[in-house]
Order: sequence, then C-alpha cells, then structure tokens
Amino acid sequence: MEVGTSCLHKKYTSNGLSCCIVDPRSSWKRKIGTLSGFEQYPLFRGRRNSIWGTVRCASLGSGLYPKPRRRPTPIPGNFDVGPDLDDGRLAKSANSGLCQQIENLVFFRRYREALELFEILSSRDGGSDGGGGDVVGLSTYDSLVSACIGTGSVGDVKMVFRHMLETGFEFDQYMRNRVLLMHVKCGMIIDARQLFEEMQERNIVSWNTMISGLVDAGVYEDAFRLFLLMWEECSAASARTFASALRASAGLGIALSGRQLHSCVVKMGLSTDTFISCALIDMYSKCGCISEAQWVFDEMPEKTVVGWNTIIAGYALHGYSEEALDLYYEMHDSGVKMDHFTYSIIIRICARLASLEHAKQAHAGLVRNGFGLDIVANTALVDLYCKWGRMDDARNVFDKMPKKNAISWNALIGGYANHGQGNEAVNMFERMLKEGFVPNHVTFLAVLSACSYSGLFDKGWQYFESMTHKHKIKPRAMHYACMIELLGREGLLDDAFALIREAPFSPTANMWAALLTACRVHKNLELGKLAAEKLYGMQPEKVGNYIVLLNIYYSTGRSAEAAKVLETLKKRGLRLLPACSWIEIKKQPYRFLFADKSHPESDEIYRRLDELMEHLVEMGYSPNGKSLLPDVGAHEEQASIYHSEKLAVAFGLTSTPNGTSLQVVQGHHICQDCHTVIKLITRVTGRYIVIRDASRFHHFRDGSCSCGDYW
DNA sequence: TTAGGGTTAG
Repeated sequence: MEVGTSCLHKKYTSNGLSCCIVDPRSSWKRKIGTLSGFEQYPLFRGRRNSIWGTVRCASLGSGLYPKPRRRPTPIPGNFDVGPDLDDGRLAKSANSGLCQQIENLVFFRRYREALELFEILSSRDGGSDGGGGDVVGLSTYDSLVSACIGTGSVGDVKMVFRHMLETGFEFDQYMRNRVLLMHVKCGMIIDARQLFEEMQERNIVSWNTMISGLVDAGVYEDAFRLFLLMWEECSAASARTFASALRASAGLGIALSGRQLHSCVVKMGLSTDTFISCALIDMYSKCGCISEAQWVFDEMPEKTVVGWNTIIAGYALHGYSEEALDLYYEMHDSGVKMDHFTYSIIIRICARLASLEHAKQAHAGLVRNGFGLDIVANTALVDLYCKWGRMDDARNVFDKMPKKNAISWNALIGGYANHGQGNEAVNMFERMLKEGFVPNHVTFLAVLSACSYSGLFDKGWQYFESMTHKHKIKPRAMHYACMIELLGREGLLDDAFALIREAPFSPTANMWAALLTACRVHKNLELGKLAAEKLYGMQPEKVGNYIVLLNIYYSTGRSAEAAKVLETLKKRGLRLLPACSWIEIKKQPYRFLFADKSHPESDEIYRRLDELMEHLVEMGYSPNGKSLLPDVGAHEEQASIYHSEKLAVAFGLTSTPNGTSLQVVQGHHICQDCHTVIKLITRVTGRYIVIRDASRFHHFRDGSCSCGDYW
C-alpha cells in the first residue's frame, strides 16, 4: 500500500470508520510499515514482539467489556444547579436525584463536587441505586468521565471505573472510547494501553485517542508505530490522526517522517486544516527546519493565534529571539488576540534577550488581558525576574500565584541557587516538601547546585542521599557533577575523583569538567591533567578542551606533548578562533577581536580596561577559574568570556559595590555551521547583559550562515 | 450522533 498513491483513493470517511478486528493480537504480529518509505527508518524496523514493545501492562483483568447492548435512555433533567447546591449541600428536591445533580455539577465544571457526590452515591448499598431511585446510567458515567478528565486524578478514575465494572455497566463503543480517553488524559497510559489492547472493536476515535495518548505520554516511537498499524488495519486516518502523528514526529525530531506526513496531508486535501497547519509548523520547527515552518505559516489561509504562537515559539526555540520578537509585533499589528500561550512564549524570549523593557510590556499585557493567574506564564515570569537577579520581584510573582506546581518551585529555587542565596533555596525546597509538592530531578539539580554554590556541604549530601532513598529519583550525571563540585570546593579532590569512579554510569564530560574546575582552584595539576585528557577524549571536536590541555602541558613545561596536541588540532581541521566581543550602544553594534588594535581609540580603550580590572581586583573580583595556566596566544570560548567581561566593565555596564564577581551564566549560542559562538549573555552583579550578539547578522532566516562575510 | 486534533513555563 502506497500512501502517496493508491491508498489515498481507498474508502475514507472523515467522520469515522469502524474497524472490526476479530483477533487483534494475531493481526499485531503482522509486518508493519505499510506507509511508503517509513520502513527505511531504523526506528520503525526490527524486532517487535507486540505493538507496545517491551512495556509491561498493569493487570486489569481480561474481558473488561461485555458485549455492547443498546444504550440506556439518558435521564432527563434540568441543567440548573439550583441554590441549594450552591450552598454546598445536597439537593433536597424530590424529583432531583443524585445522578442528575452530578451531571449538573459537571455541566458547570464543578468536577470535584460532582465526584464527591458520586463517592457518597457509590458508598450506598447496591451502588447502582442512587438512593433516590436513580440508576447510574450512561449519561451520568459520561459526566463522571468528564469530571475525572477535569481533575486529572488517578484515584477518581479508579473509583469511577471500578463502579462501572462492579455494577455490570454495559459499554458501547462510545463509552469504551470515553473510558479509554479518561485513562489517557489522567496519565494512566499503561492501563490505557491494556484497555485498547483488549478492545474487541475499535473505530477511528479509539485509534486517535490511543495515538494521541501515547504522544502525550512522550512515547513517540510507539505512537508512530500505532499510527502505521492504523493505516494497515483501517486504511484510514483523519485530520486528528495526522495531527497526532505530526506531534510524534516532532517529538522524535525526525523531519523525514514529518515531511512524508506533510505529503500525505496535501494529497488528502487536509493541508488547509488549521490544526494540521499548526502541527506542521511545530513539527518543522522542532525538527530544525525553521524555513519550512515559516513556509507553512505563510501558506495558512487564516493565521490563528495558535499558528502565530507556534511559529514564534519555533524561532525562539532555535535562538532567533529577535526574529521571534519581530513576529510577535507583527502578530500584534495583525489584530489577532493574544492568549496566555503567547505571553508565556514572549516572557521566555524576554528572559533570554535580557530585555527588561519588552518583559515589562509582556507582563503588563498578561495582566491586562486577564491571564494574570496563568500558571505557565507566571512561572515564566518568576524565571525572568530570577534571571534578572530581581529576586524580590520573582518572589512576589511566585507568592501571588494561586496555583503552583513543581516547575514553578523549580524556577524559584533555581533562581536563588544561581544568585548564591543557598540558604533561601534550601528553605524554599523544605517548604515545597512541606506543602506536599513532589520534587523531580530538576528540583534536586537546583537545590544541589545551591548547596554547592553556597558551600552547604552537609545539606548537599543529605539531599543527594535522599534522592535515592526517600524520593526514589535516580541521580543523573548533572547531580553527580554538582556533588563533585561540592567536594571540590571543600578541596576534597580525591573524594570527588572517587565519586566519579563510583558513579553507576560512565562519567560524563560535565563530571570531568567539574573535577577540572576544582583542580584549577586547588592547583592539582596531576588530577587536572587527567580530567582534561578525559574531556579531550570525549569531545574530540571541542576546541576548548584542547586549549585546556595545551595550557596544562605548557605550564608543566611539556612542550613536546603540547606540540602533539597542536598537530592533532591541525589534522582534524580545527582552528582556534580569535576571541571576539560585541556590544550594542545606541543600537549600534561594536565588535572587538582579541588583542584588536584596529579601533582608532584602542590605546585609550585598553588603558581604561586595565584600570578597571585593577579596580575590580582591588574590590575582590577574581578572574581566576577560567584558566589555570598561561594563555597560549590563540583563544576560543574561554578566553572570549574573559575578554567580554573586561569589555562589560570598560563600558560601565557594571557596578561592583562589594567586590562581586562577574559570571557567565547563560551559556552560548553556537552556530551549527561554523561552530562560532554567536551569542553570549553575561551576568554582571545580578543584571543580565547580552554581551555578544551576532545572531541578527550571523544567520539569515533561511538558515544560511553568513559568518564568512562577517568574519 | 455522541467521543478523538495544534501552541506555553523549570
């Protein structure tokens, strides 16, 4: 069956196609991959014992669904909740049963109350009798399914589903799909898999629900497999199916499969569907094809708010923050009403651009347009203020949030950690636990780095050990790196090295880098050399590692080894780029190369730089930690960071009232074509400053690299 | 017939 040709002319109904499968298990053993070309990807090839691979399914018993029968007649009723319910008490009206009240509550989205009422009902004798003569029928169960989806509670799902089974409720296709959806939406993907597997009859909605659920659960590979199987079993797919399959492609980051889906969509005449267009934009941008995403966006007949959001998020995802901001203003001019998604995206872009002016406008717009309580946008705001070092503002936004989740806590704890307020980070972490929030690996990364940064040695170890024993979270490489840093700060280099060897996985570059940093500080050349050599072996393309190794060899007088390193560099075609900094003054970018003397006032600039550095050192600033050993003349990232810091000082971008340090915290945006650092953000006394930003003239929107011209 | 689809935060 060729998707691109004949199969598209097969019988296809957009409203749904019933697919009767006599023995699903036997059919699942058949070869998959009927879509033209999909077989070529290793991901979708090879062993497959079952459609779910090796995932174990929780036992729900078999034969959950008896043979369908005619649906019970819905209970008629008035959808007005009534004043007695508003008081939180049960209705006493003689003709208003509990079932009806449950349905009414759900209609008004009062899910929790509806489920509490159902709990009372189900605890009564018989279960199926609602006390007032009510029979829990399809319409009530349907409402309860909506209530469970609304609360997202696993306990509620179990309660409702158990009641359905115990009372002998007879499921029809509609209710089978609704129950499947209930499990999927509440994150019970293993149970949902089994329910789907045990379905004796499935229609297009069942397939779509399951595929979408797998995508939601992040099991993209299985979602795509199921999509392929659907094609084989049903020869049909709707726009909804493609939307989910595109999400799976986006999750996998496989542009080729996404392109094939795009081709299918066009041939099926679905390319004007708004949902499909948005899914395509998202898929292309997440697969790194931003120009194709832009093309799909341009072709959208009606550009919806989701379309705008998706393309803006796409540009932001690839570091094109200025372009994303331009699009945001274009969106504003187009008259499309922004939603809470828009503000969340924009606030994050502002955080990255270090643009307080735009951030303030976005914050104001968020509140003005009624999204001031949105958890995602507020979390983005907390992160933004943290990045700006405005911890009071961050805390203020956080405290006013009506609902919080682990991500919100992580943003704040991480903020305190990054600003050296280790004790505050630890206090917030303790409060998070006390309030019943479940920490995750990001939380521990934040709190461990806080302990490391602030020298809270005992606390750090206590939390690190609690990860495994109390919270059942397996420490990852970054957690180990934090602990290595923690030990390193105490000068316990042998213990740090022992931790690397004892890790239950192969040491990563981050772990060796943490050890190397500690070795620099404590002048342990032997161990430092070992760590640098490990890094050199693990990241052979990273020029920075060669520099470190070169520095170590030069400092110990090992010129022969140093020469070998330089030779290796030459063989590999790696070149040491001169350090370069940009700074924007009154919208005019200025560029300075390392040791650059081309500026007409360079003598004055360097004199001023030296003066300022002396002044900074007097106040306690220490530029160490960047290089243990003398420079070798040619520089790359490490040297350029130091260069940028000096430049920041030279242009008066810092005030160091109490001898604070300058620290690069934002990482680098590196050109994928030429591996040049095109953007660098430096934090200077709590302020975030874009100290180097070549992105607007480095790349064009079609992705071509302009570094040849620029350099 | 109902039910199933796209974008956001650490």
